[in-house]
Amino acid sequence: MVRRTKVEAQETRARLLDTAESLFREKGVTRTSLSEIAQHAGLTRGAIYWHFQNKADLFNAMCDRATLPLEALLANMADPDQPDPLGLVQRATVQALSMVEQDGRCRRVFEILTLKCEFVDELEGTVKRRQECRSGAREVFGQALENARWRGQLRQDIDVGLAATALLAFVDGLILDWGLEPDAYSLSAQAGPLVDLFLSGLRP
Amino acid sequence: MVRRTKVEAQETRARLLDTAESLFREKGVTRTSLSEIAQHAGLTRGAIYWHFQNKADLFNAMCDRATLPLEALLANMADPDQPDPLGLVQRATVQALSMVEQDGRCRRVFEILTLKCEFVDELEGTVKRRQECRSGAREVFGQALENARWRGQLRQDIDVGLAATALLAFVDGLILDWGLEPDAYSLSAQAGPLVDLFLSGLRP
DNA sequence: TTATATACATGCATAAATGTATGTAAACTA
DNA sequence: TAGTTTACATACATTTATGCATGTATATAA
Repeated sequence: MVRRTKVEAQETRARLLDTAESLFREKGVTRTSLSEIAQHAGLTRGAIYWHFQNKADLFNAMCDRATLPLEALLANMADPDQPDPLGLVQRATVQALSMVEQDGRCRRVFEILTLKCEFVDELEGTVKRRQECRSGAREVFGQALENARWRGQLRQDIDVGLAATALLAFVDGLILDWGLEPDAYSLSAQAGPLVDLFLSGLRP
Repeated sequence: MVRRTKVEAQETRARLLDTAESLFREKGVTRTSLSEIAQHAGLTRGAIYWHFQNKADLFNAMCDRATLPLEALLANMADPDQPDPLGLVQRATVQALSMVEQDGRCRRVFEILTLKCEFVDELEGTVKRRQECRSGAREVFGQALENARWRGQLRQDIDVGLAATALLAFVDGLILDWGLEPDAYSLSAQAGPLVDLFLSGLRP
């Protein structure tokens, strides 16, 4: 009916993103139409097309609001060249895993990315973001493990690159599996023991 | 134009499934129309609707043709009560991982399930199949590890349930990560060292 | 205070996919 | 060999989402 103030417009935008996040998670991205999103947000498609170019743009904006697990991990491992690299790996990994359970937005968006959307060309931005995330995590893991080996925290027979691949797969698998049945156990509670179990296999 | 013999009809059906598999992988399930599938198969939608009820039915049939990695693992671990349980786990896991790379159909269908489709109600059959797969794998891992512990193959301080969760996550993560960048390394070549690295952390 | 840009709502045109009904020629059957 | 069923092809009706064009009332700026 009326034009809103700039602050109200930002609220409208946020409400659209919230609604999209919720509906995408319930019904999948493709099976959720822009009309549905607008309707559930108490608006019309006009509002969506004002704030976003199209559905893909809305989708990417929704993803951009969330910190992905591996991004949090990367942030936590800013400096892999410290005296206790394995401890750093442990803390950073556990914190990233805990975030998956505790940060609702991360959890929902990650669930959408994992189960409720198709990785096609149109979503290029988000796809690239995840790829870079992953390669970044592998690299930082590699550096930390290299440093750990240098400092005698690692068994000498361990191939650092292999261990980095394994560690990343372990983290990815934990996030994936827990996301598939989040009620089976508390990830933030079990993250510590789980990561310790893995890392204990690397120590001398 | 003409009616085919029963054998030809089965070939038609297989060709439709092959084409669907290929197109789903290229463009995602939703963005592939039945017309496209029929056209690429040199047929019309009439053929599809003769052999399948609808798109979901075609999708499920396509999935049914493939052995999923965890299913292969389950088959390999038929009897977890044997003298060398950790060895069994090692061999079964490595073989399942190798299959992911070497069995083209498994690889393609798994890629579709992981990246190119949305897990919504309509695909109930396949969704359930994967869930049962996963819980079955966790259970068999648990039994094998229990047996391993009984036989002194495991460190006594290890929580068997936790280790089973970790092992399953590790396997899932390896499959997922390799699927995301299959050209980074050969999974069948690295599976042995990777699994050994993990299992070495469980041994006394 | 007026003009303009903003923040949407409304309406329409288009396209594309689906489901179904019907057509048809050959394979199979009695 | 005639009738029936099969294995599709063709045609149509319906739905539905999208993109854009346009309308409009108000916030904002000058």
